[in-house]
Amino acid sequence: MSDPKQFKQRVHDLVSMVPDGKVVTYGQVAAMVGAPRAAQAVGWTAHWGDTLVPWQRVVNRHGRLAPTYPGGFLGHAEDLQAEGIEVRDDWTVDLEKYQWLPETEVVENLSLEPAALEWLEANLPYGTHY
DNA sequence: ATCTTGACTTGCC
DNA sequence: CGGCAAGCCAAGA
Repeated sequence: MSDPKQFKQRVHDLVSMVPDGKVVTYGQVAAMVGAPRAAQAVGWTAHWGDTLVPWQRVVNRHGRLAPTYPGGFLGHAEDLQAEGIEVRDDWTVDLEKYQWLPETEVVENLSLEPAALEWLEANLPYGTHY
């Protein structure tokens, strides 16, 4: 999965399949598109990417919102709250509660490389095993 | 093709 | 989870 041309497309598709009321982390998105270390690139893509994608469901490792989201933290918080997601005063959300843990078949359908699968198993330790 | 940027992450306190 | 230094990746200049 090292086709840079499809990177944006993959990120776009993946973020678009995140369910309402759920969030994912940049690292998770990166791993699910086959590039476990490209979290920052995902952020870049999010900022300059397609606005039709529900980027509000993407937060960083600590559940913190995006500083330069259109409308700032407030704008981001409003979009999340509109889906029923609770945002704390420090602009973070409860990952344990809202993070999207994709079903096994969804992950298998992505045809990920071993390294990416490894990352998922190590970082989504909520029981699921791919 | 090199240099800089940035909605980030991983170690190590 | 909190903070800091390094590391990584794609895009823009």
